[in-house]
Amino acid sequence: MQERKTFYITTPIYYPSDKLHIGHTYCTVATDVIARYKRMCGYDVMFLTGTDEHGQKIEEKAKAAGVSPQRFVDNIVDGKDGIRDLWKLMNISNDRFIRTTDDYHVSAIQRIFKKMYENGDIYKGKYAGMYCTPCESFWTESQLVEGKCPDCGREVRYAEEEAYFFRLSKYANKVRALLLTGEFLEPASRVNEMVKNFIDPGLEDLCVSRTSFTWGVPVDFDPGHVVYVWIDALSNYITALGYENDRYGDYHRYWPADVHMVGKEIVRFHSIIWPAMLMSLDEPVPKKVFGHGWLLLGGGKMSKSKGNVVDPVILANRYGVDALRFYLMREFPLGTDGSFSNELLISRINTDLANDLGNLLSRTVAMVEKYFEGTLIPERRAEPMDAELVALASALKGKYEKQMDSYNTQSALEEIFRVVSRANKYIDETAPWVLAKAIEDRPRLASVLYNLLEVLRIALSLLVPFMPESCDKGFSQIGAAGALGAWERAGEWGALPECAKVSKGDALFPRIDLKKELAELEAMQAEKEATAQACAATPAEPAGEASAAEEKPAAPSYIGFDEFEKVKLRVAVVKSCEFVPKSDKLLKFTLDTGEGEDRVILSGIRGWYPEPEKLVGRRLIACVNLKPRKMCGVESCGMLLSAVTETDEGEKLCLLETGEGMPGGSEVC
RNA sequence: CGCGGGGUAGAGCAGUUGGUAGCUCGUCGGGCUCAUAACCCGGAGGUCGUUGGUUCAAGUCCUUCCCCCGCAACCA
Repeated sequence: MQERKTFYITTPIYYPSDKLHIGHTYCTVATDVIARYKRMCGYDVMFLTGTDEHGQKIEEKAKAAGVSPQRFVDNIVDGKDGIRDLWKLMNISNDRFIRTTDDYHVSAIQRIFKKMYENGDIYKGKYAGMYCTPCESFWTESQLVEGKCPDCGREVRYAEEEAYFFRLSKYANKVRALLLTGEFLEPASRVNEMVKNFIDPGLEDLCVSRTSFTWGVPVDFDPGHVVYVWIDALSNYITALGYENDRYGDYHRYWPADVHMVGKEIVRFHSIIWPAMLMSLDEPVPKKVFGHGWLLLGGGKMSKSKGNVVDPVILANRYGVDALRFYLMREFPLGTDGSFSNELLISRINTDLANDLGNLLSRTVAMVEKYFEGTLIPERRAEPMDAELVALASALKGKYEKQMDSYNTQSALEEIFRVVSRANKYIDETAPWVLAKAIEDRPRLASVLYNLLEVLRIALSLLVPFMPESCDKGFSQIGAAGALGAWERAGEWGALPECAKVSKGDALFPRIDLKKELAELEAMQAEKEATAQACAATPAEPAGEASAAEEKPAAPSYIGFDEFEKVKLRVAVVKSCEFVPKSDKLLKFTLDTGEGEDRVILSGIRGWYPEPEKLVGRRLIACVNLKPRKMCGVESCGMLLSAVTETDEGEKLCLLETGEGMPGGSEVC
């Protein structure tokens, strides 16, 4: 037992400020698939996931929701339809779940912080900048609006604040060397990105404490400071094994981690900051960081404001957890971005799972029942045409392992389905329904059906990490429940008994009506977008967006005349218009709005007006009492009105304007 | 010249060390009837973004330019 090789794999710990979406699910499912695969291979696997629960954003959200931060995160993590429920639903086989608010983690972080302080890698320094006292915020020069606080518009003053810093710079060369080994960070394309973007320009020491909020691990030797996210969150990978705490005791068994699965947006933290921290603690660095890509939606990032966040719960309930897991792993390579779409999801389920695999199982089992009353006879007659199928299936496990060992789930599945497909063809070639007609062909018929059952057994064995439940159902249909469905026998042809016994069950993956489903999903989506827009349009409290949206079905809402009157619209004559340097979207308008002084308004419409000088003299409509805001270092005082619509070629936009003769400053009402 | 990724059949993608350009869906035609109107075979469809080069041989290596998409301040 003690000689079993260990395998430690982790997901990131997710930030529970909102419900998780399909992107988080993607990462966690991928990690789960690898973990299950490694367990099958005989490894002693430790699979960790969890939540990163501290920080200002959670503190604010909790305040807005009127609950304590702890209560707030408890609800998102442990509450109904919370994160634990989501992972349970998705059949995630994590061995541990860490929350950064767990007391053992908190005290371990304090010890880690102190350790790094005592060895000189954390030092007390000064964080300097312009400070707004009422807002308790530091701002950089470029963030200031006319030298004043961008939030409240009040005066700011130069201030210094004590903060702790980590000597990240000290480890720059060691981290660079680590990255360049080529083994540490995958896919390899990310290595260059890290080295060129962050290490080559020079690593600065990292600010690792805050005094601007309190929802965090307190620095125990300096009240008022809390540990900032880096040390708190990244250390979870070792505290969850018992590092600097006695809740667990298998740090030496599992560390260093075999792989941290992370999204590409946090590769930087995991491949630069985290190894540097470990070097400082004089602990080994993880063997690998794997940065997976994103699921894109309609070519763009998913975003809550667009209301286009895909909800994994809806999809899993509608099409089955296994089908969703399968799709996520089959459709795109792990390392690159992929486009998510409902249409792809459904057609992938239909073609691979229903038509190819499910149907192969169904027709094979049906024939064994029909021609042999469910139990094969021992007589056999092999023929040369069997050889190709048998060879493919026998070699499958090896090809599959090769892909899985390099985290290439897409290709691993492709290999399996190549064999499944070959089996369907084999049925055509052998035409069992013809063999069934002649009594002397019964041994041949038994051979054919046995071969098909064996292919199914092998394919299902290899699919277990992806679709654990469906494979179990499949095994029982082909009479391979228990040890016969075991991984060890997946590389072995002929494991099923001669007189294999089947029992037909329900269709493993029912076919989905694509058109009907798409229509229904679109209707649901449209509803969501409507509520998202309603939310965005109401500049109300940021509190509980999600729940508020659900409670308020898009009722027609009126505003009073007094409210309308608050918006001051005026004719604005364009005196000049130019590009804003360093921005590919903004145009800078200098306008006459009848106030004697020129008014400057920025507008992100360069895409539609590539020749700004042609706009000079036009009489546009501007809102002149919008709160000024600085963009790209230029202050914008107001907003120009445009008409916008979606077309097949993308968004179409046109500035509003009046006819000749209306002077700048004319009221618009 | 901020950094990086990418442009391959109507759509979505694969093409590892240079050696006949492939897969899935769609489309057109055919076959089969065991099966979840599923399965099997065949056809059509690509100057592999562009320019020049290295080579017996380039989607693959070097070079010019164009376009898309991310990343830090930018859609009021």
